[in-house]
Amino acid sequence: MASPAPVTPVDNKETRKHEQIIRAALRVFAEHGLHGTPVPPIAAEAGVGVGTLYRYFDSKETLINAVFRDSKSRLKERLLSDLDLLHPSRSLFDNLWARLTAFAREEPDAFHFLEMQDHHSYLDPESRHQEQALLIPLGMMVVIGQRTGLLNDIMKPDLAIALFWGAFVGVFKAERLGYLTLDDDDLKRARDACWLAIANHNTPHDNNKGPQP
Amino acid sequence: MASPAPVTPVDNKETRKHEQIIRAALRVFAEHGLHGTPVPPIAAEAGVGVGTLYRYFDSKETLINAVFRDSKSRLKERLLSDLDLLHPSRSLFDNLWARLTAFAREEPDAFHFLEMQDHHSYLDPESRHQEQALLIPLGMMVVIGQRTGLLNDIMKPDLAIALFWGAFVGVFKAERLGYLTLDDDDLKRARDACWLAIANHNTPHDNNKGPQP
DNA sequence: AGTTACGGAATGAACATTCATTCATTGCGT
DNA sequence: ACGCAATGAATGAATGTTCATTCCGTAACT
Repeated sequence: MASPAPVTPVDNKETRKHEQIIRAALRVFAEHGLHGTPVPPIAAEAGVGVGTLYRYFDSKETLINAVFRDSKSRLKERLLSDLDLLHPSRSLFDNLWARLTAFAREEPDAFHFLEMQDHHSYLDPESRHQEQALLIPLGMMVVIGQRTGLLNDIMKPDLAIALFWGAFVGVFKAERLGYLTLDDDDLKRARDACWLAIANHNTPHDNNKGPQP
Repeated sequence: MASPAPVTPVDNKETRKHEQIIRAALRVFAEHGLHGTPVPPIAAEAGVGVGTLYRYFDSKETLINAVFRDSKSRLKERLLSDLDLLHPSRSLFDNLWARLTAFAREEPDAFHFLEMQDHHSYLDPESRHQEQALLIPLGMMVVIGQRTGLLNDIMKPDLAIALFWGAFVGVFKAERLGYLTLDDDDLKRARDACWLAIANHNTPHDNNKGPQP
């Protein structure tokens, strides 16, 4: 083999165009919905011809799955990388909230796309597997948090996650639809309210309560 | 005018077919999404011909707005009728939660349809007005609750509503997608957790805490 | 008989996908 | 070094399909 084999991040022209189309598709999907966006506008947004798009993706459905996996893996990466989920604490919760907020703020299209409902009929098994890859670590964290007395263990872990995630999504959805504007303080207050919903209040425990302002 | 003028609930054959089509459309929309459902299947579900459907609704968009208004008004009716929002209390909150739960359980299609994102581009001013008709009373209730010391007043009312509503929707969405099964106890626990998120914890107040089991 | 409601085939527009062609790059014989 | 096939990427007009909407023959009612 004459060429030095690049292991993971192949960066030839093909790969770049592949990603370029995925990014463009994400923008258009986020704006007009899945059924709502024809393929040609995606190609136009990506700056390529329609035929070219079909060179890289077998079908619209394939493209949708690619966009989903791309967004979901970026969310997972930003949420979980370098994070010790096995030792839950209030500061870990704050950290997760901050990361989630950063994702929603810096990649609003991806955040919105992932919360759309209409892709669930398109998703293939691999994409569904990616859902689990994010949910399972979070579930483990909640289980440990409940065992250590940090979190209220009266709710089953999946319920606590659904509650918390739903609240977060609800807040940002309200902002996107114009019912609300959110500054940093609002987000902190929402975070603290969510913590109240899932934390354990029965017995005192030795976790720090975060720095005083 | 020879006919006895019926004031509100006109119940001739026309009105019944009108509602029949709306109900059918709701079922199909809830299953396949707005862009995702062609008009003919709606007519088939309603047991009428396509031409008949267009006799009653000018266009698919008109039909969507009719379905939206119908569902929204039923939600509003079930949530708010005979309820004294001006005197918030823990039991009022529980009452609201129970009504919301009943709606989600008994009219899952309507609940799901109203939470879909893709109708927002279709909605006409009248439909948008209906959104307000539900949100404004809830907002007032929160304002009063904050003034009386029942609710935490650190969050702006709209934020508290978005948080609470998002959590509720998130829980039922998780159930619909199969991530979760909810029994009555789960729902009570979720309700109590939501209450913790928005209630005032600083000073004791004289509201009852509900009956002990 | 006349009027109105109904249904579903017919219509034309919009769509996802294909394909014949153009264009750029590469490899090779000289 | 140069020209010239050959390869493969890129394109957007063309294709067949699906959709929203219309229209007209038939049935029901008055």
